[in-house]
Amino acid sequence: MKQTEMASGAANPRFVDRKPHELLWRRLSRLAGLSDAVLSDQERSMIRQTCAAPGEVPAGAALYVEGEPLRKPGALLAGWACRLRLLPDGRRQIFDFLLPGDLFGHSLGPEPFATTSAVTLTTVSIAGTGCLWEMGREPDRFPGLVRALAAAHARQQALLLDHVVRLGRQTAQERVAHLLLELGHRLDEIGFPLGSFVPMPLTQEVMADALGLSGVHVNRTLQQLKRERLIETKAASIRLIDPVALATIADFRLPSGRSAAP
Amino acid sequence: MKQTEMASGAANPRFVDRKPHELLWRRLSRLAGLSDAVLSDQERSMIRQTCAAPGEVPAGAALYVEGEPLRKPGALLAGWACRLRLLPDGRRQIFDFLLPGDLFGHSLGPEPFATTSAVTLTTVSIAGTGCLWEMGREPDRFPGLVRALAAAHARQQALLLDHVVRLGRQTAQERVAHLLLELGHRLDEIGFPLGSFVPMPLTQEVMADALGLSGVHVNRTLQQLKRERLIETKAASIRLIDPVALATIADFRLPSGRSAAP
DNA sequence: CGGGATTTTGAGCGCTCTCAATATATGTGG
DNA sequence: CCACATATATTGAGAGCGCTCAAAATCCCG
Repeated sequence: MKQTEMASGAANPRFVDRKPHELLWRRLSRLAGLSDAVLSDQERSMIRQTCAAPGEVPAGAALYVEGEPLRKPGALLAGWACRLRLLPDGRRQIFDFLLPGDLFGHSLGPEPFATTSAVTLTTVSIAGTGCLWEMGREPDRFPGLVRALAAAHARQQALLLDHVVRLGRQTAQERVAHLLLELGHRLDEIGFPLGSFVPMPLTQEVMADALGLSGVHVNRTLQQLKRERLIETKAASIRLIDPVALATIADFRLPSGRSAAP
Repeated sequence: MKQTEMASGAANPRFVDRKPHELLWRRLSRLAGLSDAVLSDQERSMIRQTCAAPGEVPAGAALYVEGEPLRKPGALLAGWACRLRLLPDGRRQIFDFLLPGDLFGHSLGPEPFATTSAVTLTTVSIAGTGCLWEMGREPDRFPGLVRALAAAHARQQALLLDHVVRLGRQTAQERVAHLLLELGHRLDEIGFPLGSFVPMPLTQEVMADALGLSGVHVNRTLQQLKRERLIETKAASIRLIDPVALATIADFRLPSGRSAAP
């Protein structure tokens, strides 16, 4: 599971990798609400402290394991990870990907047992967000942060629903296009413009385990998209040449504004 | 989308359909914690009031629609429903099923927009749970209820993860067996013993839209399971003859004790 | 008893898989 | 900086699982 490590630092993005806490603050701020009611100075200051001493984790390491109690909630400051489950016969299903700015290990309920495992796909820089989790218990003192945490949760839930549709009712080409668009838009949010070359450290095998396909078929599908001049790859990066055409193929809809609705 | 309506009232179950509020109370109580810290008398009394005037909804009706603001949170007291999404070309993906005792329309975050639609599969009896939702805002006054609501959310999340594995990495036979076991265990929790004939108002076409298969192939798969004497069907009901063998086929694991871990 | 929904059955097709074998990066140690 | 070892990507051939399209048989409800 070796991966390119500099993948998330390519192409001089707008603000990634400058100040780690700024990435997290922007993300949470956007999640808390696009209009008003943003994060307070106190909340912002806590976020900055949180990112003060990030930890490095090599590629292929487990952030947490299914069934274990959730020890430390955290946030990805750089690098990619994924949530997955292993079947006894070796099959593997990836639920979703964690990108810089994403939270992990934050349970809403009081029973902190992991329902999935999470594994790093590249070298990763993480911040412990135990303090944010504590603050999440006090909606009155930290309303903006609580909203942001809830929104982060809702966002992940919405992505999972899209994933179910991909797996259940889309063809291989649709699945690949849809996933690339999802990742493209999420990368756009953290400073890698849609339509330009952006980091893509996913192995074809990894994409296959996310999309319910074989690695071989992911390869052929990607080649077809290249032949149609819809995407372009270079090293561990990719460019979505025609996001509109891709969105038409994949019936992709922006996840913006969605919320949890059990 | 005609369905058998009496499906959920078959076979003299342990406590369903006697007193609707008892079903809901038992469910929430179990979710709040198997050991101690159960629901207070006040909370129980609120639940009883909630179920006082249940509403009837015919089969094939929408409980809520994707994209709309969530008006009324509710609880299913009798009958089945499902959450789903429609694709523009007519394809349909079912995310999960709502059984008696399940909640719907409860968003945790402050942005009440439905990310899915929900449709009744049978005639359904529902209780408005707006008051429970309000109480959920006050963890200090109603700790048991808040835990129950969070646990209900976590449970649904865990079921969705299982569903992703089914869709992404299991064969048709495994998917069908796994879904039948999931439903069998959920029905067991609400008074229909595992291993006996239990209501199963799902059309083969509906199962197909949940499992990412065609209706025809669900039919053939069910027939195979019958030939192998693993299941047995009668009217709108089913009996899991050999749950252990089914669990081996499907790699089914009990969802008990799981919690949300984003 | 009639009509629509659901289930069942058959035939043929095609998307995707498996199994290799080969080519190309990528990383490591000397 | 090169040679090797490993991981990843690519390509080909063949097979199989599940799909589509029909038609027939049942079931269910009024």
